[in-house]
Amino acid sequence: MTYQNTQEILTALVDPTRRDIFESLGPEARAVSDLAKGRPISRPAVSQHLKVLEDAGLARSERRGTRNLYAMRPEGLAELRTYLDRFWSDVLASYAEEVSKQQGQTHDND
Amino acid sequence: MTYQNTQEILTALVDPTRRDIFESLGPEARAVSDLAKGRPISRPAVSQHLKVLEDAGLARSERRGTRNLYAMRPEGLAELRTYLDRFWSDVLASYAEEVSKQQGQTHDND
DNA sequence: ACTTACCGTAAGTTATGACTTACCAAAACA
DNA sequence: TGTTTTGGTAAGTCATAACTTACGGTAAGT
Repeated sequence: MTYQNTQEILTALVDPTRRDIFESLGPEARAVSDLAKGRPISRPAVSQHLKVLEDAGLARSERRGTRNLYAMRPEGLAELRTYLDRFWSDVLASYAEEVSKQQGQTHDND
Repeated sequence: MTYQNTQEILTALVDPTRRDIFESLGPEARAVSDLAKGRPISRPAVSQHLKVLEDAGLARSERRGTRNLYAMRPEGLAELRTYLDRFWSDVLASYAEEVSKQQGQTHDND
């Protein structure tokens, strides 16, 4: 299981329905039917979304009897956060460098 | 222009090709043809990707003659970062509360 | 003026993923 | 035992989005 893949995390979060399900998860595990209740989609659809979330590392499941309980796994967001931070530091530093380099000048390539 | 929408940012970043284009942008603006060079897709495809990135607030463009120059806009990542941070603080705090509530029990994460 | 370079957009194709219903397996309960 | 509850999976439908080629429009070069 290759946990913590940026592509998988983004794919998991980009769908509004699935993101909503993710947001509705908490530290206490909840059953699939419970999570499906009150939603405009079927229980199998919710089940499919939960599988995607789990594969992405954003949720974990524990079976209790016939029930399958899902909980949020916020640590799963770590890699995406790191990905974003890379640009914050990288590019903002690069920006500062560029600005000081370009002071009073215009340059173009070709 | 409704800048800074989480859905748009996620949509913009989830496509690997578009994310790669985003990552190839820097503080110095580059022309579309230049960005398309060396990629396995056509120039119009790159142009379409850049439009999505710009609409999401992740890139900015400036015209110079017939050329359209694109640069990264890292500030555009702010809202997504805030979105993620919400879960870090929210849920981790909630976790701490749960943990202290469940003290004396066995917990097995990771 | 003609030609070239650069780029956005329209239209059409195709792959993918988000749903549905139907089905099956396993555990709880009578 | 039979029945109910719970939930994963298979199969099929449908919408969308990532590409392609074709085209038009504008600025620069000759």
